[in-house]
Amino acid sequence: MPELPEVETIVNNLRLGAAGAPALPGKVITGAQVLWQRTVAEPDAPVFEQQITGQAVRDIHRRGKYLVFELSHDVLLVHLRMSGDLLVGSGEHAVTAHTRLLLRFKNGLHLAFQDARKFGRVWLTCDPLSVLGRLGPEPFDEQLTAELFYTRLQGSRRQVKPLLLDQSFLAGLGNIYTDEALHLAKIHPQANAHSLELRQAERLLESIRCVLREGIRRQGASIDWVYRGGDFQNYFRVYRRSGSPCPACGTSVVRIVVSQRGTHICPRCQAVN
DNA sequence: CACGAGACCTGTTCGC
DNA sequence: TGCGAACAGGTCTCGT
Repeated sequence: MPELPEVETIVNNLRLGAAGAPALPGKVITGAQVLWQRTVAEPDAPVFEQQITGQAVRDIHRRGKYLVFELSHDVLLVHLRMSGDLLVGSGEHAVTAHTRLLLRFKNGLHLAFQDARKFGRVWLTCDPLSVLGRLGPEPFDEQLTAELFYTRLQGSRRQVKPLLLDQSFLAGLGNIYTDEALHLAKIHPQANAHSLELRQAERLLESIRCVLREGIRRQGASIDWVYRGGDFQNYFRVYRRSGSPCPACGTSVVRIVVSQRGTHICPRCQAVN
């Protein structure tokens, strides 16, 4: 479920503390409990529980859609996939119906990995690149110039939407922000990547950065039954707005399917090439 | 190489 | 009201 802005928001809250919860950096993990074995991709759950206990959280940051916890000896990587969330709490009732992993700290403080659909995964490793190594550039990386982005688009024969969703092409976009960015750039999701001109590539990169910045500023989107405070869902241009008017031209937004993902476009602004 | 289908999972919403 | 189908913010693997 979460894309770059939602992950960024969660990281910021865990790093700095939010809503009465303390910041995690500096705290020592006093115990761990794996409630759904497959949530832990590596190592085996019993080893994970034993190995993470006693390690302090040094810092937390984001790479693509991964949360990266720098611990005393290892790195904890968390990918929330479709329905995952990380919640800090204290006292009783730490484990609920959807808790898949629980990390305990002193004084009853805990970090719960909640994940209704069980797609989320965590890794405890001393070699984070073994997991993160294939990720493409960060969208806000200054090294990623419009010219370079254009060249990378030229290098693919794929449709532009599935290419943007490919984390090895660009790290962090998901279904929402891809639809929003393509609409803002006025590019059809099924346009061939290599057919885009330099000006379109420039506009697409700008649009990607624009919608991601907007998402971060609004603390992400909260849709379906997952709510974490963000309100970007109230500002979607096209995502899940079929039948509503395009904010740019008033034409009805249409839902199509592109590489098996629901896709929302304005048929007028995003004409097929 | 690129694409489609299926798998992994559970919960909500939609249509009859 | 009830029930099955469709759908959901992601990614991996397999077959063509």
